[in-house]
Amino acid sequence: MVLSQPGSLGHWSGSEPDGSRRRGGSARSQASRLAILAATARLFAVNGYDRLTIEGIAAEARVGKQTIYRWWGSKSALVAECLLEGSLMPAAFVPADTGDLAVDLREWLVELFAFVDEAANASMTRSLFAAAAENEDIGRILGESLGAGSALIRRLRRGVEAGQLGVDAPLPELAKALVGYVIVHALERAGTPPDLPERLVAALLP
Amino acid sequence: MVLSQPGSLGHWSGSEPDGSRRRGGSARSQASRLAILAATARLFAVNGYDRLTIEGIAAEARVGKQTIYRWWGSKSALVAECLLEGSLMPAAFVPADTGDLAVDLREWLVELFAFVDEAANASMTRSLFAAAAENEDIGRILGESLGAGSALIRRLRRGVEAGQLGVDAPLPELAKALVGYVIVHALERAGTPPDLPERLVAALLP
Amino acid sequence: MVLSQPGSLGHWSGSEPDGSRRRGGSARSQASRLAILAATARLFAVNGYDRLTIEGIAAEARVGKQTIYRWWGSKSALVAECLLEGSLMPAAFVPADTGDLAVDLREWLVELFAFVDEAANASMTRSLFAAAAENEDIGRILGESLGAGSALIRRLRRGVEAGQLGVDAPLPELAKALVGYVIVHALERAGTPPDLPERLVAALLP
Amino acid sequence: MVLSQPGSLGHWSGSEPDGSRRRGGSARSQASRLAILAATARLFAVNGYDRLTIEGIAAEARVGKQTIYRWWGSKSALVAECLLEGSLMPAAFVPADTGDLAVDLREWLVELFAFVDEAANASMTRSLFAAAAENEDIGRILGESLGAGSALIRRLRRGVEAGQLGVDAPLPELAKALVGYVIVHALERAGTPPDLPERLVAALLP
DNA sequence: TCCTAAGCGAGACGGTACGTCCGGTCTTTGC
DNA sequence: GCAAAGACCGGACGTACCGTCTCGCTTAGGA
Repeated sequence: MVLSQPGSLGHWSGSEPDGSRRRGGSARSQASRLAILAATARLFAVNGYDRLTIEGIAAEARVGKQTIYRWWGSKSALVAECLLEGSLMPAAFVPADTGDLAVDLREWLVELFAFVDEAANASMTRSLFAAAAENEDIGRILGESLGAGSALIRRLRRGVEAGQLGVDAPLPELAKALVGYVIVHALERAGTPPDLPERLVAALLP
Repeated sequence: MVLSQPGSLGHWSGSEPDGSRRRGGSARSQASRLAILAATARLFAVNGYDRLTIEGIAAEARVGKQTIYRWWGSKSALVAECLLEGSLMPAAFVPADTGDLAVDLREWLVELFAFVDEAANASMTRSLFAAAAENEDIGRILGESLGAGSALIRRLRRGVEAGQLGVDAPLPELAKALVGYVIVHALERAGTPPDLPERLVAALLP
Repeated sequence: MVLSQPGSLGHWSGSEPDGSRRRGGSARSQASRLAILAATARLFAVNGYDRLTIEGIAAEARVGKQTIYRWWGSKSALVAECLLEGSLMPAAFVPADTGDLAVDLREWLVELFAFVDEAANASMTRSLFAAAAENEDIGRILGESLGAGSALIRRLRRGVEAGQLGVDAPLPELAKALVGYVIVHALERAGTPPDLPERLVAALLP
Repeated sequence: MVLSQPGSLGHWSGSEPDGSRRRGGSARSQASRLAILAATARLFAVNGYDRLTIEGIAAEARVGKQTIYRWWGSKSALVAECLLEGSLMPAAFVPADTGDLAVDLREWLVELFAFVDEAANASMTRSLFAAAAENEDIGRILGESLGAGSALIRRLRRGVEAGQLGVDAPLPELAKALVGYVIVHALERAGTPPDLPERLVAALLP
């Protein structure tokens, strides 16, 4: 499994969209921005989404609250940007391509389960689901990170090309079902039997 | 699809667990209890989980805050009980059994998608996911309501018996994948193409 | 000069105006009320009116901000009540009555000037004028405390009866002019020459 | 009563005190300065002293905040300069000299009371007292404007010369008492009976 | 018939966090 | 080098709820 580079989706340049600078005033402080994102990631990991507070972030980042409100409209926007930066979880779980689809999917699931099962990540992951439920962007980015968006589908498509999957297999549905399984699994807080990835692959890729 | 009776999981009797009565004092007020649950359901539907407040519920139910804290330990416990009572969504989506598994699953999915897609339910459903992420009980009850717990598995098992599914099909995994798909779908806030249930059944029940 | 008892204008009894108690809820906490007033008086004396903050008072009194907002609508209402309680300055400067009006007024002025000239009081007194400019109650109570309201007029009236002042002397105007002089004097931050009370009495009581 | 010319105390020339010009750079912008003073006067009249904000003034004057901070050290310095310019109230109330002191004083008081009683001025005047309590300059200028400083004393002195007042009358004390009366009167927010000026003159000029 | 214990409404209380406003400083750009 | 624009840290504002606590009823056994 290969993680795409954190920050590769970055979208902040310090300039106006057209590349010019505004008439007057200081430019946005990159230092403050990074401190805020780092504080958000740290406090999210420690306390979870609902105990995450703007005041706490501002204090941790040694920043005025207004500086947060100036650039992010809400707690969830802040979390969404952290997610994009890859500070909360690997920016994307991408299945490898060894040529054998079943093996690659199994390995991908093993990593995914390992991630969501690890105690340190588990409650944070669930918190992310809560955040996703409140904020569409977070939902989309989270789905993307877990692979449902495109990386997983691309791998499945290569499986079709290799004849390991029927040509008419509904790839997006398969991908969403896989990711959905992982989410339900994480919400259930049940452990992962070692053969689960195997069985799951068998169930969906007969 | 048949909905199980709301309240069939009810667990309140007005007496102590052993059937006796305490020495003195008033019994728990059934009227208050119902008013609280009704207020919770109404406010949850209107405002969602995170804007649901104990004070708001108490005011809406014309009840003292302490009466809520006396019987429920937290906001999420209250929501869990509402969910059990079926005040938030049908207490369970149960696939029918016409003998044709594919048809029954498709119809079950049609109803499920119809429910989560309807604007009035959509944000409330997502709020339930948020609540589930914070509270294990809600997660379990929600999963059960959506069918993953047992009703769906039972239907699948009868499909195996009828030879419509391989004898070694991993039923729990299939069930969780189906429910997971619905959850991801709801989080994505995307509409449902009419043929989606059909395609999904085809994808998972080849 | 005799000071009337601090608190003699007190107006809080812990009961409803009709002597009954409200239907439900705890009674107002006397301890919190006193702590708040004491904190206000202390911080006012130290920092002056404009640097007096509700948050500071709440912290000093170890009280929630809401407890202050529940009972007082504004910073100035709080200061007005402190003034009434006599925590900010003697609740009233009352001229003595030795039979000699000129002597009594002079002594009264000596004490008044001594009070407003003392460094510790001077800026607090000016702050009170600022507060009086914003809040009618404070203005009225302050005027009363300085004697203009009635105590001074009563003393002047006895002077009329003793033939030390013309029967048609406009007593309220004289009283207000005297108090007004003291206020302008305090605003000017100039010291008081020893013979000023004497000259002032001579100027107004010819 | 004659008003001295607004701006007659003006003290800004756009040049250094010695008449030279600084070495390089732009000169102070007269347009900005006037816009700031005008904005201050307008907002002061509308909102009063304590709701007057530097940011509000800057916005109203379409000026950067720094331009204000560069030239005035505080809100009260700004108000003091407005007062000097006569933008807040007539720069000085000066008693006329018809030869009859009692008449002139009465007329002067009539105008003063009329000014202070008018609703549009009343709260602004009180705000000025608040400002005076915080800032010595404002207190001095305000006292001067109201006449206590010198114009009133000069008129009284001519009364002495005309034999309408005893040669040993303590003029400064009388002047301050008169102005003090007006201030207490304004703080009390009570109306002015028509014969008040008459009675007041009678009380202080027997 | 009292006594007594609990349930209940009401709401005060000490707190925490909210989102906004403003103070005073600093930085950037343009004239 | 002044001025506009405005970002920045800090701190107070007044509000909303939290969860706990006390009140003064009411209610319903057991004595």
